[in-house]
Amino acid sequence: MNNTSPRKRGDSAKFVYEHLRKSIINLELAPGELLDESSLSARFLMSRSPIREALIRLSMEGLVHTLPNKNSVVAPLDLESLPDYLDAIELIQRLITRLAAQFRTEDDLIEMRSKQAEFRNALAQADFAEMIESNREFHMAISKAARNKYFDFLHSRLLDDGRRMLHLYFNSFSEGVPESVVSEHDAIIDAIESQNANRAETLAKEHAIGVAERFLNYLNDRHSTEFDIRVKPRNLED
Amino acid sequence: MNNTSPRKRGDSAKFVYEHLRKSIINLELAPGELLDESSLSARFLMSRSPIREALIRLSMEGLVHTLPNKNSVVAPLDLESLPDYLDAIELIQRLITRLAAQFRTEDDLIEMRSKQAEFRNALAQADFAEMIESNREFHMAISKAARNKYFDFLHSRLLDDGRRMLHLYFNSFSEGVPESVVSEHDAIIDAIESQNANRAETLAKEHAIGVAERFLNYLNDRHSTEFDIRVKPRNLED
DNA sequence: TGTCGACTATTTGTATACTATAGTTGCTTT
DNA sequence: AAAGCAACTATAGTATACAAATAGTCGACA
Repeated sequence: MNNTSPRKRGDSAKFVYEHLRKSIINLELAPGELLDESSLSARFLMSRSPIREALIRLSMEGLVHTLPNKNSVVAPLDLESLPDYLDAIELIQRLITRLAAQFRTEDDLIEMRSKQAEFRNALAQADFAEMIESNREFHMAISKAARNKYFDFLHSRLLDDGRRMLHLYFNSFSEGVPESVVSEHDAIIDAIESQNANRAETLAKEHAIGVAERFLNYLNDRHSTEFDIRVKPRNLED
Repeated sequence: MNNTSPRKRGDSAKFVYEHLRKSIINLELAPGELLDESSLSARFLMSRSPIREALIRLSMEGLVHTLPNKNSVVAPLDLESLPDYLDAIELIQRLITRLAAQFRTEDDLIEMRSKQAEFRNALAQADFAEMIESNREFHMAISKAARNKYFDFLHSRLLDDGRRMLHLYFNSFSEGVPESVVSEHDAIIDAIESQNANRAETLAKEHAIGVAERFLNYLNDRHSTEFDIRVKPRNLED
């Protein structure tokens, strides 16, 4: 992990930031795990300054929590706000998919299909890490096509926030991922291509709800009595 | 500005961060203004470390831009993304107002009316700074009543992002603020109180559009030929 | 006179040194 | 023996010292 030797000035902090960020998002660093500056400094073979900068940036993204005068910890998975999360991502995906259908260019479509191909490929090989990565990129491609930087920002943040839960989710189908996941993506692309905004939005909504339901079922199966899964009524008309 | 003498350890960086943040948002620091660590260090009577931490945090919020190996600058007003911004804030306010109508408690209503009273008061005294502050708190009170931390997060960020433009906007009515601004707020509160979600949403939409239009008119009046105000068609049905 | 280049100075990026705080351990006292 | 206090330890917050890179200036040469 310490084959770094950061040649260029200005890369140290960035390197640590990106490395830690990836590790946290991919659950390589467990939620709640302690991150103290001194040992990170030793692990990355650099002084505390760039480490500190990385931790500050991560804390601004909510990926690490920092106790005053104490060490930082990897942000715990916040199951309490799961209902909020599912509502938010459903709405934003519905929205950007509709907008994408209105504003998409040919290049946007090429990008979506490319990411979807990667996703399908990863699925065929049961490569979960790559599935998660290409799934994210597929959804971000839609977001890019929607051409609103604020919606894109929230979407990106939601995808990252939920990514650790998605790890659990994908791992839950260790014996075969439902074909519906990939076919739903295809249908969304088609609707966007044909610029059918209503259909695109409906499909995005159904996709989001489907993922959420499968995830909740997974939680129910494993921890059925451990917490209360409150699903608020879906909002913004019907 | 340097009456600081931060007694408690751990407060230096926080103090600088909050101070700069406030100054930037209130346009006391001009967009594009240079922020170099050394002079800030001198101004705040502390070393570069806490200054640097504050700048990093601000840059993660998009309030300062930082050029590699060069000094930082206060983020310029991004007029190019104004259409995106107006779309985003209209949608999010429409959304949270609807949700607030569904989920508001009595305490939420008390809070809204309180902030609205402050707003009305500030308006009567033509205290622009206080108008902007209480206007923000009024809208955040709605957001809190909507009970979704992700929507609340985006809303909060949008309000801060747009706050510098709002300064220009409010200053533009130096001779009398339209009564509609305050009466629209009242109508929204009433709709939320009566839990009429559709009406609340409609009023929120009209309010957002009204503010946007008045702001665009203000821009047109003052800089009519200086730049192209592209307003994309409003999205998400009708 | 204009352009290229080296030198200098300013400023950030990184390293290290110092300090205060909180948690811990062990001793003392009742 | 238990509880409380004190010294000790470890770690984050802050200050300072050093290195590298960029920008600006000055001068030489075409």
